[in-house]
Amino acid sequence: MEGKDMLSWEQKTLLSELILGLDAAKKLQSRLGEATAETDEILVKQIVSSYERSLLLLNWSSSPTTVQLLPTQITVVPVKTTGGVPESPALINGSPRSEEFVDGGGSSESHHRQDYIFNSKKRKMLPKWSEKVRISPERGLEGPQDDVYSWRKYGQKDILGAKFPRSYYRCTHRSTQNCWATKQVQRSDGDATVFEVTYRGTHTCSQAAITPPPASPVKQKENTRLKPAITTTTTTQKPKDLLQSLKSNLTVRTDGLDVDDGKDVFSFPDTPPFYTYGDFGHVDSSPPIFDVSDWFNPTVEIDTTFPTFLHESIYY
DNA sequence: CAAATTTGACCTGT
DNA sequence: ACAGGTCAAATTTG
Repeated sequence: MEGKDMLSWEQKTLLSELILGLDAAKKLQSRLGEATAETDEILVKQIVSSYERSLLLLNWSSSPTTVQLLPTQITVVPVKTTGGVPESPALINGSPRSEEFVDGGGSSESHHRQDYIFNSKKRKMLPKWSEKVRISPERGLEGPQDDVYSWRKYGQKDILGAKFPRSYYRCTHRSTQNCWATKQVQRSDGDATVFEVTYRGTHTCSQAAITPPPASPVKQKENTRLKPAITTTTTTQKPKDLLQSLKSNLTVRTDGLDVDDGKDVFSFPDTPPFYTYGDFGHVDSSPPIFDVSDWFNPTVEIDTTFPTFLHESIYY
Protein backbone atom coordinates (compact mmCIF):
# COMPACT_ATOMS: atom_id res chain seq x y z
CA MET A 1 0.00 0.00 0.00
CA GLU A 2 2.23 2.71 -1.19
CA GLY A 3 0.87 6.10 -0.67
CA LYS A 4 1.25 7.50 -4.08
CA ASP A 5 -0.55 10.57 -3.02
CA MET A 6 2.30 11.68 -0.91
CA LEU A 7 4.12 13.34 -3.64
CA SER A 8 6.84 15.33 -2.14
CA TRP A 9 7.83 18.65 -3.42
CA GLU A 10 10.81 17.18 -5.10
CA GLN A 11 8.77 14.60 -6.80
CA LYS A 12 6.42 17.17 -8.14
CA THR A 13 9.25 19.23 -9.38
CA LEU A 14 10.84 16.26 -10.93
CA LEU A 15 7.62 15.34 -12.53
CA SER A 16 7.02 18.64 -14.15
CA GLU A 17 10.59 18.77 -15.19
CA LEU A 18 10.29 15.46 -16.88
CA ILE A 19 7.11 16.43 -18.57
CA LEU A 20 8.76 19.50 -19.89
CA GLY A 21 11.61 17.47 -21.19
CA LEU A 22 9.36 14.96 -22.77
CA ASP A 23 7.38 17.63 -24.43
CA ALA A 24 10.45 19.28 -25.80
CA ALA A 25 11.83 16.03 -27.02
CA LYS A 26 8.64 15.19 -28.77
CA LYS A 27 8.48 18.53 -30.40
CA LEU A 28 11.97 18.10 -31.57
CA GLN A 29 11.12 14.71 -32.82
CA SER A 30 8.26 15.81 -34.94
CA ARG A 31 10.19 18.76 -36.12
CA LEU A 32 13.07 16.70 -37.27
CA GLY A 33 10.82 14.97 -39.67
CA GLU A 34 12.27 12.83 -42.35
CA ALA A 35 15.18 14.88 -43.36
CA THR A 36 17.06 13.57 -40.45
CA ALA A 37 19.94 11.30 -40.26
CA GLU A 38 19.03 7.98 -38.93
CA THR A 39 21.36 8.49 -36.09
CA ASP A 40 19.63 11.54 -34.84
CA GLU A 41 16.34 9.90 -35.20
CA ILE A 42 17.38 7.08 -32.98
CA LEU A 43 18.79 9.44 -30.47
CA VAL A 44 15.62 11.41 -30.28
CA LYS A 45 13.62 8.30 -29.90
CA GLN A 46 15.76 7.31 -27.07
CA ILE A 47 15.39 10.61 -25.40
CA VAL A 48 11.68 10.42 -25.67
CA SER A 49 11.45 6.94 -24.38
CA SER A 50 13.73 7.79 -21.55
CA TYR A 51 11.41 10.48 -20.46
CA GLU A 52 8.46 8.26 -20.83
CA ARG A 53 10.01 5.60 -18.73
CA SER A 54 11.02 8.03 -16.13
CA LEU A 55 7.53 9.29 -15.91
CA LEU A 56 6.26 5.82 -15.69
CA LEU A 57 8.58 5.17 -12.88
CA LEU A 58 7.04 8.01 -11.06
CA ASN A 59 3.71 6.36 -11.40
CA TRP A 60 2.57 9.09 -13.57
CA SER A 61 -0.50 7.87 -15.36
CA SER A 62 0.37 8.58 -18.90
CA SER A 63 -2.30 10.32 -20.78
CA PRO A 64 -3.26 8.36 -23.84
CA THR A 65 -2.68 11.19 -26.18
CA THR A 66 0.68 12.19 -25.06
CA VAL A 67 2.40 9.08 -24.13
CA GLN A 68 1.83 5.78 -25.63
CA LEU A 69 4.25 3.29 -24.51
CA LEU A 70 5.09 0.06 -26.05
CA PRO A 71 2.11 -2.14 -26.54
CA THR A 72 3.77 -5.00 -24.88
CA GLN A 73 3.41 -5.65 -21.31
CA ILE A 74 5.96 -3.77 -19.42
CA THR A 75 6.11 -4.45 -15.82
CA VAL A 76 7.26 -1.31 -14.32
CA VAL A 77 8.51 -1.82 -10.91
CA PRO A 78 8.47 1.43 -9.10
CA VAL A 79 11.52 1.88 -7.08
CA LYS A 80 10.54 1.51 -3.57
CA THR A 81 12.83 3.78 -1.86
CA THR A 82 12.34 3.83 1.79
CA GLY A 83 11.73 7.47 1.98
CA GLY A 84 14.01 9.08 -0.48
CA VAL A 85 13.19 10.23 -3.87
CA PRO A 86 14.49 8.00 -6.55
CA GLU A 87 16.78 10.40 -8.08
CA SER A 88 18.70 9.21 -10.98
CA PRO A 89 21.64 11.43 -11.55
CA ALA A 90 21.75 11.25 -15.26
CA LEU A 91 18.08 11.56 -15.68
CA ILE A 92 17.52 14.73 -13.89
CA ASN A 93 20.68 16.34 -14.72
CA GLY A 94 20.64 15.25 -18.26
CA SER A 95 24.32 15.67 -18.42
CA PRO A 96 26.47 12.62 -18.44
CA ARG A 97 28.66 14.55 -16.22
CA SER A 98 27.50 13.00 -13.03
CA GLU A 99 30.64 13.86 -11.26
CA GLU A 100 32.18 11.31 -9.12
CA PHE A 101 31.79 12.03 -5.55
CA VAL A 102 34.77 13.85 -4.33
CA ASP A 103 36.35 11.87 -1.74
CA GLY A 104 36.32 13.98 1.31
CA GLY A 105 37.97 11.67 3.72
CA GLY A 106 41.41 10.42 3.27
CA SER A 107 40.59 6.81 2.82
CA SER A 108 43.33 5.89 0.54
CA GLU A 109 43.68 2.21 0.48
CA SER A 110 40.17 1.08 1.03
CA HIS A 111 38.94 3.07 -1.81
CA HIS A 112 37.77 0.06 -3.62
CA ARG A 113 35.47 -0.95 -0.91
CA GLN A 114 34.23 2.54 -0.48
CA ASP A 115 33.39 2.64 -4.09
CA TYR A 116 31.62 -0.59 -3.86
CA ILE A 117 29.51 0.50 -0.98
CA PHE A 118 28.77 3.79 -2.51
CA ASN A 119 27.77 2.31 -5.75
CA SER A 120 25.75 -0.33 -4.15
CA LYS A 121 23.79 2.24 -2.29
CA LYS A 122 23.47 4.44 -5.24
CA ARG A 123 22.49 1.63 -7.48
CA LYS A 124 19.48 0.89 -5.44
CA MET A 125 18.10 4.23 -6.18
CA LEU A 126 18.38 3.90 -9.85
CA PRO A 127 15.18 3.45 -11.74
CA LYS A 128 14.27 -0.09 -12.40
CA TRP A 129 11.86 -1.68 -14.74
CA SER A 130 11.48 -4.93 -16.49
CA GLU A 131 10.21 -6.21 -19.74
CA LYS A 132 9.21 -9.54 -20.98
CA VAL A 133 10.74 -10.74 -24.14
CA ARG A 134 9.57 -13.72 -25.97
CA ILE A 135 11.20 -15.64 -28.66
CA SER A 136 9.58 -18.07 -30.95
CA PRO A 137 11.45 -20.18 -33.42
CA GLU A 138 9.76 -18.85 -36.46
CA ARG A 139 8.02 -15.78 -35.35
CA GLY A 140 11.16 -14.09 -34.41
CA LEU A 141 11.34 -12.01 -31.37
CA GLU A 142 8.56 -10.27 -29.65
CA GLY A 143 8.63 -7.72 -27.01
CA PRO A 144 9.67 -4.23 -26.35
CA GLN A 145 12.39 -3.60 -28.74
CA ASP A 146 14.48 -0.82 -27.61
CA ASP A 147 17.73 -2.24 -26.62
CA VAL A 148 20.25 -0.68 -28.82
CA TYR A 149 22.90 -0.70 -26.27
CA SER A 150 25.83 -2.93 -25.99
CA TRP A 151 26.11 -4.92 -22.86
CA ARG A 152 28.85 -6.78 -21.22
CA LYS A 153 28.16 -9.74 -19.09
CA TYR A 154 29.66 -9.59 -15.69
CA GLY A 155 28.03 -12.31 -13.77
CA GLN A 156 25.68 -15.17 -13.57
CA LYS A 157 23.98 -16.61 -10.63
CA ASP A 158 21.69 -19.40 -9.71
CA ILE A 159 18.53 -18.09 -8.23
CA LEU A 160 16.72 -19.91 -5.57
CA GLY A 161 13.63 -21.49 -6.89
CA ALA A 162 14.37 -20.55 -10.42
CA LYS A 163 15.14 -23.11 -12.94
CA PHE A 164 17.60 -21.10 -14.84
CA PRO A 165 20.38 -18.92 -13.70
CA ARG A 166 20.19 -15.21 -13.99
CA SER A 167 22.78 -13.33 -15.88
CA TYR A 168 23.95 -9.85 -15.25
CA TYR A 169 24.98 -7.32 -17.78
CA ARG A 170 26.28 -3.84 -17.61
CA CYS A 171 26.86 -1.20 -20.18
CA THR A 172 29.99 -1.78 -22.11
CA HIS A 173 31.01 1.79 -21.55
CA ARG A 174 30.80 1.73 -17.85
CA SER A 175 34.41 2.49 -17.36
CA THR A 176 34.97 4.68 -20.32
CA GLN A 177 31.90 6.80 -20.01
CA ASN A 178 30.71 6.18 -16.58
CA CYS A 179 27.52 4.67 -17.71
CA TRP A 180 25.88 2.74 -14.96
CA ALA A 181 23.06 1.11 -16.75
CA THR A 182 22.70 -2.55 -16.08
CA LYS A 183 20.32 -5.26 -16.95
CA GLN A 184 19.67 -8.76 -15.86
CA VAL A 185 18.14 -11.50 -17.83
CA GLN A 186 16.23 -14.33 -16.38
CA ARG A 187 14.68 -17.07 -18.33
CA SER A 188 11.19 -17.89 -17.27
CA ASP A 189 10.76 -21.17 -15.56
CA GLY A 190 7.49 -21.96 -17.08
CA ASP A 191 7.52 -20.66 -20.56
CA ALA A 192 10.72 -21.52 -22.23
CA THR A 193 10.22 -18.80 -24.75
CA VAL A 194 10.00 -15.99 -22.35
CA PHE A 195 12.75 -14.03 -20.81
CA GLU A 196 12.48 -11.38 -18.24
CA VAL A 197 14.79 -8.53 -18.73
CA THR A 198 15.18 -6.16 -15.89
CA TYR A 199 16.90 -2.89 -16.45
CA ARG A 200 18.45 -0.73 -13.85
CA GLY A 201 19.44 2.78 -14.47
CA THR A 202 19.41 4.65 -17.69
CA HIS A 203 22.25 5.00 -20.04
CA THR A 204 24.39 8.00 -19.77
CA CYS A 205 26.81 6.95 -22.36
CA SER A 206 26.75 9.23 -25.29
CA GLN A 207 27.16 6.46 -27.66
CA ALA A 208 23.93 4.87 -26.97
CA ALA A 209 23.24 4.14 -30.53
CA ILE A 210 25.98 5.31 -32.71
CA THR A 211 29.11 7.10 -31.99
CA PRO A 212 31.21 7.36 -35.01
CA PRO A 213 34.76 7.79 -33.92
CA PRO A 214 35.30 11.06 -35.66
CA ALA A 215 39.01 11.16 -35.61
CA SER A 216 39.64 7.70 -36.80
CA PRO A 217 39.91 6.55 -40.36
CA VAL A 218 36.75 4.61 -40.33
CA LYS A 219 35.71 3.31 -43.60
CA GLN A 220 32.54 5.15 -44.01
CA LYS A 221 30.26 2.86 -45.79
CA GLU A 222 28.38 4.94 -48.19
CA ASN A 223 25.56 2.59 -48.54
CA THR A 224 23.03 4.64 -46.79
CA ARG A 225 20.48 2.47 -48.34
CA LEU A 226 17.36 1.46 -46.65
CA LYS A 227 19.07 -1.58 -45.50
CA PRO A 228 19.12 -2.83 -42.00
CA ALA A 229 21.52 -0.29 -40.86
CA ILE A 230 23.11 -2.20 -38.18
CA THR A 231 25.37 0.33 -36.83
CA THR A 232 28.07 0.07 -34.34
CA THR A 233 25.61 -1.12 -31.87
CA THR A 234 27.39 -4.17 -30.88
CA THR A 235 30.68 -3.27 -32.26
CA THR A 236 32.67 -6.23 -31.30
CA GLN A 237 30.27 -8.83 -30.36
CA LYS A 238 31.08 -12.40 -30.82
CA PRO A 239 29.74 -13.80 -34.00
CA LYS A 240 30.94 -17.12 -32.88
CA ASP A 241 27.66 -18.64 -33.59
CA LEU A 242 24.77 -16.84 -34.88
CA LEU A 243 23.02 -18.08 -31.87
CA GLN A 244 25.64 -16.80 -29.64
CA SER A 245 25.41 -13.36 -31.03
CA LEU A 246 21.71 -13.63 -30.90
CA LYS A 247 21.60 -14.57 -27.35
CA SER A 248 24.11 -12.13 -26.31
CA ASN A 249 22.87 -9.10 -28.00
CA LEU A 250 20.84 -9.26 -31.06
CA THR A 251 20.01 -6.05 -32.66
CA VAL A 252 18.05 -5.92 -35.78
CA ARG A 253 16.84 -2.86 -37.39
CA THR A 254 13.80 -3.34 -39.40
CA ASP A 255 13.54 -0.49 -41.72
CA GLY A 256 10.19 -0.08 -43.34
CA LEU A 257 8.04 -0.04 -40.34
CA ASP A 258 7.35 3.45 -39.36
CA VAL A 259 6.39 2.56 -35.94
CA ASP A 260 6.14 5.78 -34.24
CA ASP A 261 7.21 5.04 -30.81
CA GLY A 262 8.32 1.52 -31.09
CA LYS A 263 11.92 1.19 -31.66
CA ASP A 264 12.99 -0.83 -34.56
CA VAL A 265 15.69 -2.47 -32.75
CA PHE A 266 15.60 -5.61 -30.94
CA SER A 267 17.91 -7.14 -28.53
CA PHE A 268 17.89 -10.65 -27.52
CA PRO A 269 18.69 -11.74 -24.06
CA ASP A 270 21.09 -14.29 -23.05
CA THR A 271 20.66 -17.89 -22.37
CA PRO A 272 22.82 -19.86 -20.12
CA PRO A 273 24.71 -22.35 -22.16
CA PHE A 274 24.52 -25.15 -19.75
CA TYR A 275 22.50 -25.11 -16.72
CA THR A 276 24.18 -27.87 -14.96
CA TYR A 277 21.53 -28.29 -12.52
CA GLY A 278 21.54 -30.91 -9.92
CA ASP A 279 18.68 -33.24 -10.27
CA PHE A 280 16.11 -31.17 -8.63
CA GLY A 281 13.73 -33.78 -9.62
CA HIS A 282 13.35 -33.73 -13.30
CA VAL A 283 13.75 -30.46 -14.91
CA ASP A 284 13.82 -31.70 -18.36
CA SER A 285 10.29 -32.76 -18.73
CA SER A 286 9.01 -29.41 -19.71
CA PRO A 287 7.16 -29.10 -22.95
CA PRO A 288 10.06 -28.21 -25.11
CA ILE A 289 8.81 -26.12 -27.89
CA PHE A 290 12.42 -26.08 -28.58
CA ASP A 291 14.93 -26.76 -26.01
CA VAL A 292 17.97 -24.91 -25.05
CA SER A 293 20.01 -27.60 -26.56
CA ASP A 294 18.43 -26.66 -29.80
CA TRP A 295 19.70 -23.23 -29.47
CA PHE A 296 23.10 -24.58 -29.56
CA ASN A 297 22.40 -26.93 -32.23
CA PRO A 298 23.65 -25.33 -35.38
CA THR A 299 21.10 -27.27 -37.25
CA VAL A 300 18.25 -25.35 -35.89
CA GLU A 301 17.59 -22.23 -37.75
CA ILE A 302 16.03 -19.60 -35.73
CA ASP A 303 16.70 -16.81 -38.07
CA THR A 304 14.08 -17.76 -40.51
CA THR A 305 12.22 -14.57 -40.57
CA PHE A 306 14.26 -11.72 -39.49
CA PRO A 307 17.00 -10.25 -41.54
CA THR A 308 20.19 -11.79 -40.67
CA PHE A 309 22.42 -8.90 -40.81
CA LEU A 310 25.55 -10.36 -39.41
CA HIS A 311 27.15 -7.17 -38.55
CA GLU A 312 29.89 -6.02 -40.76
CA SER A 313 33.22 -6.78 -39.43
CA ILE A 314 35.04 -3.92 -38.01
CA TYR A 315 38.58 -4.87 -38.38
CA TYR A 316 41.59 -2.91 -37.87
C1' DC B 1 46.90 -9.03 -28.40
C1' DA B 2 42.72 -6.78 -26.80
C1' DA B 3 38.21 -7.28 -25.53
C1' DA B 4 34.46 -10.30 -23.78
C1' DT B 5 33.03 -14.19 -20.99
C1' DT B 6 33.34 -17.48 -17.30
C1' DT B 7 33.25 -18.54 -12.69
C1' DG B 8 34.31 -18.76 -7.82
C1' DA B 9 35.11 -15.51 -4.21
C1' DC B 10 33.48 -11.69 -2.00
C1' DC B 11 30.10 -8.01 -0.45
C1' DT B 12 25.60 -6.41 1.22
C1' DG B 13 20.90 -6.24 2.71
C1' DT B 14 17.27 -9.13 4.76
C1' DA C 1 23.27 -17.16 7.78
C1' DC C 2 21.49 -16.86 3.35
C1' DA C 3 20.38 -15.21 -1.14
C1' DG C 4 21.15 -11.99 -4.57
C1' DG C 5 24.42 -9.05 -6.77
C1' DT C 6 29.23 -7.79 -8.13
C1' DC C 7 34.26 -8.22 -8.66
C1' DA C 8 38.18 -9.93 -10.82
C1' DA C 9 41.41 -13.51 -12.23
C1' DA C 10 41.60 -16.85 -15.57
C1' DT C 11 40.12 -18.22 -19.82
C1' DT C 12 38.15 -17.84 -24.22
C1' DT C 13 37.20 -15.45 -28.46
C1' DG C 14 37.92 -12.54 -32.40
